[in-house]
Amino acid sequence: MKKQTEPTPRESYHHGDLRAQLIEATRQLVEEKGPDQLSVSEASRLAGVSTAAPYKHFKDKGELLRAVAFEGMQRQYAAMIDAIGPLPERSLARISALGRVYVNFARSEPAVFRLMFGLSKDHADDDALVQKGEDTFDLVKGEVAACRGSDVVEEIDERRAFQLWSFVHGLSFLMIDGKLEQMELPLDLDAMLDDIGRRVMKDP
Amino acid sequence: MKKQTEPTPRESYHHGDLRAQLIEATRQLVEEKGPDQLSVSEASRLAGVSTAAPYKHFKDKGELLRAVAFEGMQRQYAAMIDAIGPLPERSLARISALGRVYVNFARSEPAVFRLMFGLSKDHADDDALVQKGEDTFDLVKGEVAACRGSDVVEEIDERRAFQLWSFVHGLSFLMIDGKLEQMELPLDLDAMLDDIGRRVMKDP
DNA sequence: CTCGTAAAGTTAGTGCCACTAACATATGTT
DNA sequence: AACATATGTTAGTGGCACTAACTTTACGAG
Repeated sequence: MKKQTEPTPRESYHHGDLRAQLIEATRQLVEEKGPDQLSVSEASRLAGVSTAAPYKHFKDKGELLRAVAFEGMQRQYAAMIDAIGPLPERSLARISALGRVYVNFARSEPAVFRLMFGLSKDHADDDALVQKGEDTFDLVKGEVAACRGSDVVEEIDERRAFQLWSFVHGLSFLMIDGKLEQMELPLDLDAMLDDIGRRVMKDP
Repeated sequence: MKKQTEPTPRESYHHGDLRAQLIEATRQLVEEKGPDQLSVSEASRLAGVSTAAPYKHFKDKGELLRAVAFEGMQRQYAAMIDAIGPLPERSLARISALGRVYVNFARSEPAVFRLMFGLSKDHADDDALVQKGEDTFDLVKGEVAACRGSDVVEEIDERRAFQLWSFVHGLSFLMIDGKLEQMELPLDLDAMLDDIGRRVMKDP
């Protein structure tokens, strides 16, 4: 349980936790109306402060959005750790579990997921963001190598991990863009993730 | 050779081909500065008309952007047709060629590619856009079925086509987001596309 | 040919937004 | 207790999306 960020209008001049609350307000709004429809002003109103207040915490709108993205990546990473915890080590099940978390995150928070990838090109300049991304990919690479029975990540593991990543990444986007419904494909997600995991991890 | 859309300031009051020229101007600007940085005003200036002129041709900014997306999808579809033309029918080579076109399009016009997928949720309401998307997917499904030696598309073909699509879609996004460079993965794109094609199309 | 209508431009204006500057209040260090 | 600093405020500025009302041109019917 983390400290509740309360949407309550404050009674004191100072806010106490505006930064976190702005991120939360922005997260909600972005999820409601899409990243391009979000206005900093509206986030301010939701947090109960003046429209200029955010700029004491964030250089500009982009930095605020990147903070939301970062927080999303943290949650995604944590969810991955949680998911593989109870599963047997060095098993394919761990691989598909990681994929499932990835896709489910995208589906439950599509707008934040979009934010996490490439909306502003400044993403690449944000060290924290890049680092969290690498952490996640390292996790996958490690599991892929483990699945092969190795403790060190070789080039083949990197290639496989990247293929898996590409796949779930694309799958996530197609799903949140509604392409699945459009194409009228009935899809068993779990089966598909297992199938792909097997195919990519197979030796020849 | 199509008629050159000339950026020339016109001498007549009427423009003649403003709609097409606005799309082209927007395409350029979007590619230069990113979809979120684009302003209709700037596109107007580039096309040499007043800032209100676009609204005679497009209901709003979103419709203009969707027109750019549509035009991108047309070019992508055409490139696919061109690519498989000379290749032997019913061959895996055609499958990887389709993937190569997909990824190369994303790399050569990343912003338009982004526009083609999910920036505004109104995409799903745009019939022309949806239709073009289905055409492209039908093309892939047809090739997948042909590769299996069948003239009719079965469920397995749909599943395989969707897996391939997910893969190249994700790969495209990861590449244009610079994740490849970040991860310092040296990558032979052609080899990877062939590899994936083989793995997904394999029987068991 | 010409006359009327509609298509396709224009200018002028509205309201929202991102961001800044100058000022106000709390916090916490010495 | 006093000052520096962090964190708020109000009051702008300029840009943008979009609209309304007007103007010019193209075009079809008689």
